[in-house]
Amino acid sequence: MATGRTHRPATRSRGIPEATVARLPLYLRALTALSERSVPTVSSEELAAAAGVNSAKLRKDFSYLGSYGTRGVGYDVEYLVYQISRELGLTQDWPVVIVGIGNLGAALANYGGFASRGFRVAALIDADPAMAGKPVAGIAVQHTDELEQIIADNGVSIGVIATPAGAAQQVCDRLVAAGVTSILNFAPTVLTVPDGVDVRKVDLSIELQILAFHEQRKAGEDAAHDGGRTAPAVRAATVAADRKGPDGDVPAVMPA
Amino acid sequence: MATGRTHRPATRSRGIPEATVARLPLYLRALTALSERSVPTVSSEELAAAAGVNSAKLRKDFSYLGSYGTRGVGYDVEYLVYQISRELGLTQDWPVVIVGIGNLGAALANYGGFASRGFRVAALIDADPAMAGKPVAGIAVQHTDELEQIIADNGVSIGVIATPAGAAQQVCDRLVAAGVTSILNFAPTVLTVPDGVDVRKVDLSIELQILAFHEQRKAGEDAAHDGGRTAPAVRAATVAADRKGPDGDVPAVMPA
DNA sequence: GCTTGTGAAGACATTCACAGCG
DNA sequence: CGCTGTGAATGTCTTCACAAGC
Repeated sequence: MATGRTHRPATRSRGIPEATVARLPLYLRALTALSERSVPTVSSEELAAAAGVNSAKLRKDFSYLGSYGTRGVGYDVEYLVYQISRELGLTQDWPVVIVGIGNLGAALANYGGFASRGFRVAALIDADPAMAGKPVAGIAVQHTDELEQIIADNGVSIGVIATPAGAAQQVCDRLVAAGVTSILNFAPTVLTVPDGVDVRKVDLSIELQILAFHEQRKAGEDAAHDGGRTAPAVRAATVAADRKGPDGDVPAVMPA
Repeated sequence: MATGRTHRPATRSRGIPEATVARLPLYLRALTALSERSVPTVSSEELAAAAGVNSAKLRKDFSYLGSYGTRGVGYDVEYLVYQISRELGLTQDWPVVIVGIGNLGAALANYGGFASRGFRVAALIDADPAMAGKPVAGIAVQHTDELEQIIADNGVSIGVIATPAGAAQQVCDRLVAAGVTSILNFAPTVLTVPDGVDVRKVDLSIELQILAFHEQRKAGEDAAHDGGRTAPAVRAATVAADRKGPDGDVPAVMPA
Protein backbone atom coordinates (compact mmCIF):
# COMPACT_ATOMS: atom_id res chain seq x y z
CA MET A 1 0.00 0.00 0.00
CA ALA A 2 0.95 3.52 -0.46
CA THR A 3 1.95 5.01 2.78
CA GLY A 4 2.16 8.55 3.88
CA ARG A 5 -0.69 9.70 1.70
CA THR A 6 -4.03 9.09 3.27
CA HIS A 7 -6.20 8.99 0.22
CA ARG A 8 -5.29 8.76 -3.39
CA PRO A 9 -6.71 11.05 -6.05
CA ALA A 10 -8.26 8.03 -7.67
CA THR A 11 -6.59 9.28 -10.77
CA ARG A 12 -6.18 5.76 -12.04
CA SER A 13 -3.47 6.58 -14.51
CA ARG A 14 -5.06 6.50 -17.91
CA GLY A 15 -7.54 3.75 -17.19
CA ILE A 16 -5.48 0.80 -16.05
CA PRO A 17 -6.66 -0.43 -12.63
CA GLU A 18 -4.05 -0.71 -9.90
CA ALA A 19 -4.82 -4.36 -9.40
CA THR A 20 -4.04 -4.96 -13.04
CA VAL A 21 -0.80 -2.99 -12.91
CA ALA A 22 0.29 -5.11 -9.96
CA ARG A 23 -0.16 -8.25 -12.03
CA LEU A 24 1.55 -7.10 -15.18
CA PRO A 25 5.01 -7.94 -13.82
CA LEU A 26 3.78 -11.46 -13.11
CA TYR A 27 2.59 -11.90 -16.65
CA LEU A 28 5.80 -10.44 -17.92
CA ARG A 29 7.85 -12.92 -15.98
CA ALA A 30 5.83 -15.86 -17.26
CA LEU A 31 6.01 -14.52 -20.80
CA THR A 32 9.75 -14.02 -20.58
CA ALA A 33 10.15 -17.65 -19.57
CA LEU A 34 8.04 -18.72 -22.57
CA SER A 35 10.03 -16.45 -24.81
CA GLU A 36 13.27 -18.07 -23.69
CA ARG A 37 11.83 -21.43 -24.62
CA SER A 38 10.94 -19.95 -28.00
CA VAL A 39 7.23 -20.56 -27.54
CA PRO A 40 5.54 -18.43 -30.22
CA THR A 41 2.00 -18.12 -28.89
CA VAL A 42 0.15 -18.85 -25.69
CA SER A 43 -3.52 -19.04 -24.71
CA SER A 44 -4.99 -17.12 -21.84
CA GLU A 45 -5.51 -20.42 -20.07
CA GLU A 46 -1.88 -21.48 -20.30
CA LEU A 47 -0.44 -18.12 -19.46
CA ALA A 48 -2.80 -17.70 -16.53
CA ALA A 49 -1.67 -21.03 -15.13
CA ALA A 50 1.96 -20.02 -15.46
CA ALA A 51 1.32 -16.73 -13.71
CA GLY A 52 -0.85 -18.23 -10.99
CA VAL A 53 -4.09 -16.39 -11.76
CA ASN A 54 -7.29 -17.43 -13.50
CA SER A 55 -7.80 -16.89 -17.18
CA ALA A 56 -10.79 -14.59 -16.97
CA LYS A 57 -8.81 -12.18 -14.86
CA LEU A 58 -5.90 -12.32 -17.23
CA ARG A 59 -8.04 -11.62 -20.26
CA LYS A 60 -9.72 -8.74 -18.49
CA ASP A 61 -6.32 -7.36 -17.53
CA PHE A 62 -5.06 -7.54 -21.08
CA SER A 63 -8.21 -5.92 -22.36
CA TYR A 64 -7.17 -2.74 -20.55
CA LEU A 65 -3.98 -2.65 -22.58
CA GLY A 66 -5.72 -3.18 -25.88
CA SER A 67 -6.60 -6.11 -28.08
CA TYR A 68 -3.34 -7.91 -28.43
CA GLY A 69 -4.64 -11.44 -28.87
CA THR A 70 -5.99 -13.42 -31.78
CA ARG A 71 -9.29 -15.21 -31.31
CA GLY A 72 -9.09 -18.90 -31.75
CA VAL A 73 -5.30 -18.75 -31.36
CA GLY A 74 -4.03 -16.87 -28.32
CA TYR A 75 -1.40 -14.25 -27.72
CA ASP A 76 1.87 -13.71 -29.54
CA VAL A 77 4.50 -14.07 -26.83
CA GLU A 78 7.09 -11.63 -28.17
CA TYR A 79 4.54 -9.01 -28.96
CA LEU A 80 2.97 -9.21 -25.53
CA VAL A 81 6.36 -9.03 -23.84
CA TYR A 82 7.00 -5.84 -25.71
CA GLN A 83 3.61 -4.30 -25.01
CA ILE A 84 3.69 -5.05 -21.31
CA SER A 85 7.27 -3.85 -21.01
CA ARG A 86 6.34 -0.64 -22.69
CA GLU A 87 3.26 -0.18 -20.55
CA LEU A 88 5.30 -0.67 -17.40
CA GLY A 89 7.94 1.71 -18.65
CA LEU A 90 10.63 -0.96 -18.75
CA THR A 91 11.81 -0.04 -22.19
CA GLN A 92 13.61 2.85 -20.65
CA ASP A 93 16.51 2.93 -18.24
CA TRP A 94 15.77 3.50 -14.57
CA PRO A 95 18.75 4.45 -12.46
CA VAL A 96 18.14 3.43 -8.86
CA VAL A 97 19.99 4.18 -5.64
CA ILE A 98 19.99 1.87 -2.65
CA VAL A 99 20.42 3.55 0.71
CA GLY A 100 21.49 1.43 3.67
CA ILE A 101 23.97 -1.26 2.74
CA GLY A 102 23.47 -3.77 5.50
CA ASN A 103 22.60 -7.38 4.91
CA LEU A 104 19.47 -6.49 3.07
CA GLY A 105 20.93 -3.67 1.05
CA ALA A 106 23.70 -5.98 -0.05
CA ALA A 107 21.16 -8.62 -0.99
CA LEU A 108 19.32 -6.09 -3.09
CA ALA A 109 22.52 -4.86 -4.72
CA ASN A 110 23.33 -8.42 -5.68
CA TYR A 111 19.88 -9.14 -6.99
CA GLY A 112 20.14 -10.21 -10.58
CA GLY A 113 16.63 -9.29 -11.63
CA PHE A 114 17.46 -5.62 -11.98
CA ALA A 115 19.31 -5.24 -15.21
CA SER A 116 17.00 -7.49 -17.15
CA ARG A 117 14.11 -5.22 -16.30
CA GLY A 118 15.61 -1.89 -17.12
CA PHE A 119 16.75 -1.07 -13.61
CA ARG A 120 20.32 -0.03 -13.04
CA VAL A 121 21.92 0.38 -9.65
CA ALA A 122 23.43 3.84 -9.99
CA ALA A 123 24.83 3.93 -6.47
CA LEU A 124 24.97 2.30 -3.07
CA ILE A 125 24.84 4.71 -0.16
CA ASP A 126 25.52 4.11 3.50
CA ALA A 127 25.89 6.31 6.55
CA ASP A 128 28.80 4.34 7.97
CA PRO A 129 32.08 6.00 6.97
CA ALA A 130 33.78 2.63 7.32
CA MET A 131 31.68 1.31 4.45
CA ALA A 132 32.69 4.07 2.06
CA GLY A 133 34.73 2.75 -0.82
CA LYS A 134 34.02 -0.87 -0.06
CA PRO A 135 32.79 -2.73 -3.10
CA VAL A 136 29.42 -4.47 -2.83
CA ALA A 137 28.17 -6.31 -5.87
CA GLY A 138 30.97 -4.65 -7.78
CA ILE A 139 29.96 -1.13 -6.85
CA ALA A 140 31.84 1.03 -4.38
CA VAL A 141 29.68 2.19 -1.50
CA GLN A 142 29.42 5.94 -1.14
CA HIS A 143 28.79 8.01 1.94
CA THR A 144 25.45 9.60 2.71
CA ASP A 145 27.02 13.03 2.40
CA GLU A 146 27.08 12.56 -1.34
CA LEU A 147 23.44 11.56 -1.65
CA GLU A 148 22.17 14.77 -3.23
CA GLN A 149 25.04 14.93 -5.69
CA ILE A 150 24.53 11.32 -6.74
CA ILE A 151 20.82 11.81 -7.34
CA ALA A 152 21.43 14.89 -9.42
CA ASP A 153 24.35 13.51 -11.41
CA ASN A 154 22.53 10.33 -12.36
CA GLY A 155 19.03 11.67 -12.77
CA VAL A 156 17.74 9.17 -10.26
CA SER A 157 14.00 9.15 -9.70
CA ILE A 158 13.64 5.86 -7.83
CA GLY A 159 15.19 5.25 -4.42
CA VAL A 160 15.31 2.12 -2.30
CA ILE A 161 15.49 2.51 1.46
CA ALA A 162 17.04 -0.39 3.33
CA THR A 163 18.16 1.44 6.42
CA PRO A 164 17.11 0.80 10.01
CA ALA A 165 13.69 2.20 10.84
CA GLY A 166 15.07 5.13 12.75
CA ALA A 167 16.91 6.55 9.76
CA ALA A 168 14.26 5.93 7.13
CA GLN A 169 12.21 9.10 7.30
CA GLN A 170 15.29 11.27 7.29
CA VAL A 171 16.73 9.45 4.30
CA CYS A 172 13.37 9.65 2.62
CA ASP A 173 13.19 13.40 3.12
CA ARG A 174 16.62 13.86 1.61
CA LEU A 175 15.83 11.65 -1.34
CA VAL A 176 12.64 13.55 -2.03
CA ALA A 177 14.30 16.92 -1.64
CA ALA A 178 16.96 15.80 -4.09
CA GLY A 179 14.34 14.92 -6.68
CA VAL A 180 13.40 11.28 -6.14
CA THR A 181 9.70 10.72 -6.78
CA SER A 182 9.33 6.98 -6.19
CA ILE A 183 10.47 5.14 -3.10
CA LEU A 184 10.59 1.48 -2.23
CA ASN A 185 10.75 1.26 1.54
CA PHE A 186 12.07 -1.79 3.38
CA ALA A 187 12.25 -0.11 6.75
CA PRO A 188 9.38 -0.92 9.10
CA THR A 189 8.11 2.61 9.30
CA VAL A 190 5.35 4.64 7.78
CA LEU A 191 6.97 7.24 5.57
CA THR A 192 5.42 10.63 5.10
CA VAL A 193 5.94 12.15 1.69
CA PRO A 194 4.56 15.09 -0.27
CA ASP A 195 1.91 14.63 -2.92
CA GLY A 196 3.24 13.32 -6.15
CA VAL A 197 5.73 11.02 -4.49
CA ASP A 198 4.98 7.34 -4.66
CA VAL A 199 5.88 5.01 -1.82
CA ARG A 200 5.68 1.25 -1.79
CA LYS A 201 6.61 -0.74 1.21
CA VAL A 202 7.90 -4.22 1.72
CA ASP A 203 7.75 -5.55 5.23
CA LEU A 204 8.74 -9.07 6.12
CA SER A 205 7.37 -9.00 9.58
CA ILE A 206 3.94 -8.08 8.27
CA GLU A 207 3.92 -10.96 5.85
CA LEU A 208 4.86 -13.38 8.58
CA GLN A 209 2.14 -12.05 10.83
CA ILE A 210 -0.46 -12.54 8.13
CA LEU A 211 0.73 -16.10 7.69
CA ALA A 212 0.53 -16.65 11.43
CA PHE A 213 -3.06 -15.46 11.42
CA HIS A 214 -4.06 -18.05 8.86
CA GLU A 215 -1.91 -20.70 10.44
CA GLN A 216 -3.65 -20.15 13.71
CA ARG A 217 -7.00 -20.64 12.04
CA LYS A 218 -5.99 -23.94 10.56
CA ALA A 219 -5.43 -25.51 13.93
CA GLY A 220 -8.46 -25.37 16.16
CA GLU A 221 -10.79 -22.50 16.81
CA ASP A 222 -14.24 -23.22 15.42
CA ALA A 223 -17.07 -22.24 17.58
CA ALA A 224 -15.03 -20.44 20.18
CA HIS A 225 -15.44 -16.80 19.32
CA ASP A 226 -13.21 -15.58 22.05
CA GLY A 227 -9.69 -16.16 23.25
CA GLY A 228 -10.30 -19.86 23.68
CA ARG A 229 -7.09 -21.44 22.47
CA THR A 230 -8.86 -24.72 22.04
CA ALA A 231 -8.51 -27.48 19.53
CA PRO A 232 -5.68 -28.99 17.59
CA ALA A 233 -7.82 -30.52 14.85
CA VAL A 234 -6.76 -29.41 11.41
CA ARG A 235 -9.34 -27.37 9.61
CA ALA A 236 -9.69 -27.13 5.87
CA ALA A 237 -8.46 -24.67 3.34
CA THR A 238 -7.73 -21.16 4.34
CA VAL A 239 -6.05 -19.51 1.46
CA ALA A 240 -4.43 -16.16 1.69
CA ALA A 241 -5.83 -13.56 -0.61
CA ASP A 242 -3.78 -11.73 -3.13
CA ARG A 243 -1.73 -8.92 -2.07
CA LYS A 244 -4.09 -6.47 -3.51
CA GLY A 245 -1.16 -5.26 -5.07
CA PRO A 246 -1.89 -1.86 -4.19
CA ASP A 247 -2.28 -1.83 -0.72
CA GLY A 248 -2.64 -4.73 -1.66
CA ASP A 249 -0.90 -3.38 1.08
CA VAL A 250 0.84 -5.65 1.75
CA PRO A 251 4.60 -7.03 2.65
CA ALA A 252 7.81 -6.26 4.35
CA VAL A 253 11.47 -6.87 4.89
CA MET A 254 14.03 -4.89 6.67
CA PRO A 255 17.25 -4.81 8.58
CA ALA A 256 17.40 -4.80 12.32
CA MET B 1 -0.83 -12.67 -3.08
CA ALA B 2 -1.45 -16.25 -2.64
CA THR B 3 0.09 -18.16 -5.41
CA GLY B 4 -0.38 -21.65 -6.59
CA ARG B 5 -4.04 -21.77 -5.73
CA THR B 6 -6.19 -20.30 -8.43
CA HIS B 7 -9.19 -19.31 -6.44
CA ARG B 8 -9.71 -19.13 -2.76
CA PRO B 9 -12.61 -20.71 -0.98
CA ALA B 10 -13.68 -17.29 0.14
CA THR B 11 -13.73 -18.88 3.56
CA ARG B 12 -12.95 -15.57 5.09
CA SER B 13 -11.71 -16.99 8.34
CA ARG B 14 -14.41 -16.30 10.87
CA GLY B 15 -15.48 -13.01 9.46
CA ILE B 16 -12.36 -10.88 9.38
CA PRO B 17 -11.75 -9.55 5.86
CA GLU B 18 -8.35 -10.22 4.36
CA ALA B 19 -7.77 -6.53 3.80
CA THR B 20 -8.26 -5.99 7.50
CA VAL B 21 -5.96 -8.83 8.50
CA ALA B 22 -3.27 -7.32 6.30
CA ARG B 23 -3.53 -4.06 8.21
CA LEU B 24 -3.54 -5.46 11.72
CA PRO B 25 0.25 -5.75 11.80
CA LEU B 26 0.48 -2.08 10.88
CA TYR B 27 -1.77 -1.08 13.73
CA LEU B 28 0.14 -3.35 16.03
CA ARG B 29 3.41 -1.70 15.14
CA ALA B 30 2.00 1.77 15.74
CA LEU B 31 0.44 0.66 19.01
CA THR B 32 3.66 -0.92 20.19
CA ALA B 33 5.45 2.37 19.61
CA LEU B 34 2.79 4.17 21.65
CA SER B 35 3.03 1.57 24.35
CA GLU B 36 6.76 2.10 24.62
CA ARG B 37 6.13 5.77 25.13
CA SER B 38 3.64 4.82 27.83
CA VAL B 39 0.74 6.47 26.05
CA PRO B 40 -2.37 5.10 27.75
CA THR B 41 -5.08 5.74 25.16
CA VAL B 42 -5.29 6.79 21.55
CA SER B 43 -8.07 7.99 19.28
CA SER B 44 -8.85 6.40 15.94
CA GLU B 45 -7.69 9.59 14.30
CA GLU B 46 -4.28 9.59 15.95
CA LEU B 47 -3.68 5.89 15.52
CA ALA B 48 -4.77 6.01 11.91
CA ALA B 49 -2.27 8.77 11.22
CA ALA B 50 0.51 6.77 12.84
CA ALA B 51 -0.37 3.71 10.79
CA GLY B 52 -0.81 5.59 7.55
CA VAL B 53 -4.49 4.85 6.94
CA ASN B 54 -7.65 6.87 7.39
CA SER B 55 -9.63 6.73 10.57
CA ALA B 56 -12.87 5.40 9.11
CA LYS B 57 -11.03 2.39 7.78
CA LEU B 58 -9.32 1.82 11.07
CA ARG B 59 -12.56 1.95 13.03
CA LYS B 60 -14.22 -0.42 10.61
CA ASP B 61 -11.26 -2.77 10.91
CA PHE B 62 -11.45 -2.76 14.68
CA SER B 63 -15.17 -3.31 14.56
CA TYR B 64 -14.50 -6.76 13.11
CA LEU B 65 -12.48 -7.63 16.18
CA GLY B 66 -15.12 -6.42 18.61
CA SER B 67 -15.85 -3.22 20.46
CA TYR B 68 -12.60 -2.47 22.14
CA GLY B 69 -12.84 1.30 22.26
CA THR B 70 -14.57 3.78 24.53
CA ARG B 71 -16.74 6.43 22.93
CA GLY B 72 -15.62 9.91 23.62
CA VAL B 73 -12.22 8.65 24.70
CA GLY B 74 -10.51 6.29 22.29
CA TYR B 75 -8.75 2.97 22.59
CA ASP B 76 -6.73 1.62 25.48
CA VAL B 77 -3.30 1.03 23.98
CA GLU B 78 -2.24 -1.96 26.05
CA TYR B 79 -5.56 -3.70 25.67
CA LEU B 80 -5.58 -3.24 21.93
CA VAL B 81 -2.02 -4.52 21.64
CA TYR B 82 -3.11 -7.64 23.41
CA GLN B 83 -6.29 -8.15 21.39
CA ILE B 84 -4.58 -7.68 18.05
CA SER B 85 -1.68 -9.90 19.05
CA ARG B 86 -4.08 -12.60 20.06
CA GLU B 87 -6.11 -12.25 16.90
CA LEU B 88 -2.97 -12.56 14.78
CA GLY B 89 -1.82 -15.54 16.79
CA LEU B 90 1.26 -13.78 18.05
CA THR B 91 0.74 -14.79 21.64
CA GLN B 92 2.06 -18.17 20.74
CA ASP B 93 5.49 -19.24 19.61
CA TRP B 94 6.05 -19.78 15.89
CA PRO B 95 9.20 -21.68 15.00
CA VAL B 96 10.31 -20.71 11.51
CA VAL B 97 12.92 -22.15 9.17
CA ILE B 98 14.72 -20.12 6.55
CA VAL B 99 15.89 -22.04 3.51
CA GLY B 100 18.57 -20.52 1.31
CA ILE B 101 21.18 -18.59 3.25
CA GLY B 102 22.52 -16.22 0.65
CA ASN B 103 22.57 -12.48 1.07
CA LEU B 104 18.85 -12.32 1.54
CA GLY B 105 18.57 -15.35 3.80
CA ALA B 106 21.27 -13.86 6.01
CA ALA B 107 19.45 -10.54 6.08
CA LEU B 108 16.30 -12.30 7.18
CA ALA B 109 18.14 -14.31 9.81
CA ASN B 110 19.54 -11.09 11.22
CA TYR B 111 16.23 -9.33 11.16
CA GLY B 112 15.40 -8.19 14.64
CA GLY B 113 11.66 -7.99 14.25
CA PHE B 114 11.19 -11.71 14.64
CA ALA B 115 11.50 -12.41 18.31
CA SER B 116 9.39 -9.50 19.38
CA ARG B 117 6.51 -10.85 17.35
CA GLY B 118 6.52 -14.43 18.50
CA PHE B 119 8.61 -15.75 15.64
CA ARG B 120 11.67 -17.81 16.41
CA VAL B 121 14.22 -18.86 13.85
CA ALA B 122 14.43 -22.58 14.52
CA ALA B 123 16.94 -23.29 11.79
CA LEU B 124 18.81 -21.96 8.79
CA ILE B 125 19.09 -24.38 5.92
CA ASP B 126 21.26 -24.24 2.81
CA ALA B 127 22.08 -26.62 0.00
CA ASP B 128 25.74 -25.66 -0.09
CA PRO B 129 27.79 -28.13 1.99
CA ALA B 130 30.40 -25.43 2.48
CA MET B 131 27.84 -23.40 4.42
CA ALA B 132 27.04 -26.20 6.85
CA GLY B 133 28.12 -25.37 10.35
CA LYS B 134 28.85 -21.74 9.62
CA PRO B 135 27.17 -19.42 12.05
CA VAL B 136 24.82 -16.80 10.65
CA ALA B 137 23.10 -14.51 13.11
CA GLY B 138 24.36 -16.81 15.83
CA ILE B 139 22.78 -19.92 14.38
CA ALA B 140 24.74 -22.69 12.67
CA VAL B 141 23.59 -23.31 9.12
CA GLN B 142 22.40 -26.87 8.47
CA HIS B 143 22.40 -28.82 5.26
CA THR B 144 19.29 -29.40 3.19
CA ASP B 145 19.53 -33.11 3.87
CA GLU B 146 18.32 -32.47 7.37
CA LEU B 147 15.31 -30.44 6.34
CA GLU B 148 12.65 -33.03 7.14
CA GLN B 149 14.20 -33.86 10.47
CA ILE B 150 14.41 -30.23 11.48
CA ILE B 151 10.78 -29.57 10.60
CA ALA B 152 9.64 -32.58 12.58
CA ASP B 153 11.85 -32.00 15.59
CA ASN B 154 10.83 -28.38 15.97
CA GLY B 155 7.20 -28.62 14.98
CA VAL B 156 7.76 -26.01 12.29
CA SER B 157 4.68 -24.92 10.37
CA ILE B 158 6.03 -21.78 8.71
CA GLY B 159 8.85 -21.85 6.17
CA VAL B 160 10.67 -19.02 4.45
CA ILE B 161 12.14 -19.67 1.01
CA ALA B 162 15.05 -17.43 0.04
CA THR B 163 16.66 -19.72 -2.52
CA PRO B 164 17.28 -19.00 -6.20
CA ALA B 165 14.17 -19.38 -8.34
CA GLY B 166 15.26 -22.70 -9.74
CA ALA B 167 15.32 -24.42 -6.37
CA ALA B 168 12.19 -22.89 -4.89
CA GLN B 169 9.52 -25.33 -6.03
CA GLN B 170 11.60 -28.29 -4.98
CA VAL B 171 12.27 -26.81 -1.56
CA CYS B 172 8.61 -25.93 -1.28
CA ASP B 173 7.56 -29.50 -2.03
CA ARG B 174 9.87 -30.83 0.62
CA LEU B 175 8.70 -28.32 3.19
CA VAL B 176 5.09 -29.15 2.52
CA ALA B 177 5.71 -32.89 2.57
CA ALA B 178 7.45 -32.47 5.90
CA GLY B 179 4.44 -30.69 7.36
CA VAL B 180 4.87 -26.98 6.72
CA THR B 181 1.54 -25.33 5.96
CA SER B 182 2.53 -21.69 5.49
CA ILE B 183 5.24 -20.45 3.20
CA LEU B 184 6.74 -17.04 2.63
CA ASN B 185 8.37 -17.08 -0.78
CA PHE B 186 11.11 -14.66 -1.81
CA ALA B 187 12.04 -16.52 -4.96
CA PRO B 188 10.64 -15.05 -8.17
CA THR B 189 8.56 -18.07 -9.04
CA VAL B 190 4.95 -19.11 -8.81
CA LEU B 191 4.81 -21.93 -6.30
CA THR B 192 2.28 -24.70 -6.63
CA VAL B 193 1.01 -26.10 -3.35
CA PRO B 194 -1.81 -28.39 -2.24
CA ASP B 195 -5.00 -27.03 -0.77
CA GLY B 196 -4.66 -25.99 2.81
CA VAL B 197 -1.18 -24.60 2.33
CA ASP B 198 -0.82 -20.88 2.43
CA VAL B 199 1.72 -19.06 0.28
CA ARG B 200 2.66 -15.43 0.38
CA LYS B 201 5.18 -13.97 -1.95
CA VAL B 202 7.53 -11.04 -1.72
CA ASP B 203 9.12 -9.94 -4.95
CA LEU B 204 11.33 -6.89 -5.18
CA SER B 205 11.40 -6.80 -8.91
CA ILE B 206 7.63 -6.60 -9.04
CA GLU B 207 7.53 -3.69 -6.65
CA LEU B 208 10.09 -1.80 -8.66
CA GLN B 209 8.16 -2.43 -11.85
CA ILE B 210 5.01 -1.05 -10.30
CA LEU B 211 6.92 2.04 -9.24
CA ALA B 212 8.32 2.38 -12.74
CA PHE B 213 4.81 2.30 -14.14
CA HIS B 214 3.72 5.22 -12.00
CA GLU B 215 6.98 7.03 -12.50
CA GLN B 216 6.53 6.82 -16.23
CA ARG B 217 3.10 8.37 -15.94
CA LYS B 218 4.40 11.31 -14.00
CA ALA B 219 6.63 12.41 -16.81
CA GLY B 220 4.77 13.10 -20.03
CA GLU B 221 2.18 10.94 -21.70
CA ASP B 222 -1.16 12.66 -21.76
CA ALA B 223 -3.13 12.39 -24.92
CA ALA B 224 -0.84 9.90 -26.60
CA HIS B 225 -2.56 6.57 -26.19
CA ASP B 226 0.07 4.56 -27.97
CA GLY B 227 3.80 4.09 -27.79
CA GLY B 228 4.43 7.75 -28.18
CA ARG B 229 7.21 8.42 -25.69
CA THR B 230 6.46 12.07 -25.86
CA ALA B 231 6.65 14.77 -23.30
CA PRO B 232 8.90 15.61 -20.38
CA ALA B 233 6.43 17.81 -18.56
CA VAL B 234 5.77 16.70 -15.03
CA ARG B 235 2.22 15.61 -14.40
CA ALA B 236 0.43 15.78 -11.10
CA ALA B 237 -0.20 13.29 -8.38
CA THR B 238 -0.21 9.63 -9.15
CA VAL B 239 -0.36 7.75 -5.93
CA ALA B 240 0.18 4.05 -5.63
CA ALA B 241 -2.72 2.08 -4.28
CA ASP B 242 -2.56 -0.05 -1.23
CA ARG B 243 -1.11 -3.39 -1.42
CA LYS B 244 -4.42 -5.09 -1.22
CA GLY B 245 -2.93 -6.95 1.51
CA PRO B 246 -4.21 -10.24 0.60
CA ASP B 247 -3.10 -10.83 -2.69
CA GLY B 248 -2.55 -7.75 -1.92
CA ASP B 249 -0.38 -9.44 -4.14
CA VAL B 250 1.76 -7.61 -3.56
CA PRO B 251 5.79 -7.42 -3.46
CA ALA B 252 9.07 -9.13 -3.83
CA VAL B 253 12.69 -9.65 -3.03
CA MET B 254 15.02 -12.44 -3.80
CA PRO B 255 18.53 -13.59 -4.37
CA ALA B 256 20.02 -13.90 -7.80
C1' DG C 1 -19.07 17.11 23.41
C1' DC C 2 -16.10 14.09 21.57
C1' DT C 3 -15.15 9.67 19.60
C1' DT C 4 -16.63 5.08 18.64
C1' DG C 5 -19.25 1.75 15.99
C1' DT C 6 -21.91 0.81 11.94
C1' DG C 7 -25.62 0.80 8.38
C1' DA C 8 -25.78 2.45 3.72
C1' DA C 9 -23.62 4.19 -0.44
C1' DG C 10 -20.19 4.09 -3.52
C1' DA C 11 -15.93 2.53 -5.71
C1' DC C 12 -13.29 -1.13 -7.12
C1' DA C 13 -12.21 -5.93 -8.34
C1' DT C 14 -13.31 -10.57 -9.71
C1' DT C 15 -15.95 -13.86 -11.97
C1' DC C 16 -19.38 -15.41 -15.14
C1' DA C 17 -20.96 -16.45 -19.47
C1' DC C 18 -21.36 -15.65 -24.06
C1' DA C 19 -21.17 -12.91 -28.35
C1' DG C 20 -17.72 -12.03 -31.78
C1' DC C 21 -14.26 -13.29 -34.73
C1' DG C 22 -10.19 -15.45 -36.55
C1' DC D 1 -14.49 -24.65 -33.57
C1' DG D 2 -11.60 -22.38 -30.18
C1' DC D 3 -10.23 -18.62 -27.80
C1' DT D 4 -10.45 -13.75 -27.13
C1' DG D 5 -12.75 -9.70 -25.49
C1' DT D 6 -16.34 -7.81 -22.72
C1' DG D 7 -20.94 -6.54 -20.80
C1' DA D 8 -23.38 -7.88 -16.70
C1' DA D 9 -23.51 -9.97 -12.19
C1' DT D 10 -21.41 -10.70 -8.05
C1' DG D 11 -18.39 -9.97 -4.36
C1' DT D 12 -15.17 -7.25 -1.66
C1' DC D 13 -13.28 -2.99 0.22
C1' DT D 14 -13.57 1.82 1.26
C1' DT D 15 -15.77 5.88 2.49
C1' DC D 16 -19.54 8.50 4.22
C1' DA D 17 -22.28 10.19 7.68
C1' DC D 18 -24.63 9.78 11.74
C1' DA D 19 -26.81 7.45 15.73
C1' DA D 20 -25.23 5.59 20.09
C1' DG D 21 -22.83 6.08 24.27
C1' DC D 22 -19.35 7.31 27.49
